[in-house]
Amino acid sequence: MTVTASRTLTDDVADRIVSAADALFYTRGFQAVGMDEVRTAAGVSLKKLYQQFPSKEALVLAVLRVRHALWETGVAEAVAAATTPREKLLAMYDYLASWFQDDSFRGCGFINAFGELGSVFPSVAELARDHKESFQSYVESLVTSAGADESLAPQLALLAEGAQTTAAISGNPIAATHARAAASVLIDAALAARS
Amino acid sequence: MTVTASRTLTDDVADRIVSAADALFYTRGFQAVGMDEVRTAAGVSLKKLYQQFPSKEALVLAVLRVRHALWETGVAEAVAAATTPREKLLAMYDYLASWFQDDSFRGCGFINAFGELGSVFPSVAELARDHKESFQSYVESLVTSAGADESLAPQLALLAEGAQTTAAISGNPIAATHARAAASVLIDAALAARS
DNA sequence: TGACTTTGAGAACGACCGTTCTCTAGAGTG
DNA sequence: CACTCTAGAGAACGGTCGTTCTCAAAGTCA
Repeated sequence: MTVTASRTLTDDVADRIVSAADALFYTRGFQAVGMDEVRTAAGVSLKKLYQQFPSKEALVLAVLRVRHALWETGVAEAVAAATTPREKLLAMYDYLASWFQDDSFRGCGFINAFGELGSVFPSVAELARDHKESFQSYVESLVTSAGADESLAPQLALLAEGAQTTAAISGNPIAATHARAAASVLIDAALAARS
Repeated sequence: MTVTASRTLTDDVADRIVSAADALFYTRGFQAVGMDEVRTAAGVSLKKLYQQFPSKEALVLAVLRVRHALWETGVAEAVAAATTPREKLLAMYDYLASWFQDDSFRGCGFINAFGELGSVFPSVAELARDHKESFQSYVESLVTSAGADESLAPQLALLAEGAQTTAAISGNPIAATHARAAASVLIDAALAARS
């Protein structure tokens, strides 16, 4: 309860651990990073680490949950900055473009987690599924707001998924531009086709 | 040089190792499978395994190379079965659809390998890049054969990539259908736009 | 102060991994 | 029959991992 002890940061200990772990896991993969390295990067004792997250699996899940929240707010902000429903749909790809520019970009953390841990930890596979489903329904809401048939939604989501893996593997952020161009054509076609 | 010794199969030892390793790696991930398990599944001695592949990295690369070859011939066969240039482009997604039906489908092996090992083994990242680039140029050749602008190619490739990850994580092969429908719209738009 | 609790640093543990080594049995050769 | 060479089975090795334990220092409260 002393005030001096927690003066340095408003960060909770768990937050510091999660953000350190996220940076390591995302950059190098999950199994390539040990708990000891997470402890060092977060600057906490091993005991504290394990009392916040009882296992590595729990830590991975916490990291993914934070990543999901950051993704959701990032996309929502980019969409909110756009004006027309059509531009709101395209804003997703602009957000992707700015993400791909980041030097540390290495693909979608959920796709990576699913590939590496999905069959070892069903909880990870489930979280990845939830993340993608949540994105799908968000796109669906934008599509219906735009007045287009909802069959457009999975198509636009597919472009976003493909852009992420393509940009990661090729190292070229232009995939976002291609996705945006394709989305623009699909949206126009869907809007032209409505009754 | 005796005939009796190799009567059981025409398989070379290396082939047996690679196909056993591929099944294990693809299903469970690379780091989750040890060399000892590969040896048991392939039915060879540890010595023979290491004299065929001097390290796990070499085995992983061999597995990925075979996967690349199988993918290329699979796509090429599906495309060859189609008649018109437009149908040849759409045949890619039919091939994806049949792949997604496979119970063991768990996404693109190269995307998974890139996520798990890409930053630990640059050779894996390079192979994944080569694989995707090769697919891109194949799509490009189909697009130009169809007489469409070559800017269509990366868009169609994006749909294929997105379908693979979406189908893997959701466990639902319908992503191939969505990708095909989107591709159909994009192709029609591109063909209508040519001079 | 003194008993009790909490904490941090890191040693320790058991399991497993990639890789190498040992040892033995069998085949080929003179 | 003796001698060499190969190859298979698996023990062994050094390292690392996730997790737990030890122990001493620091804090808490009567």
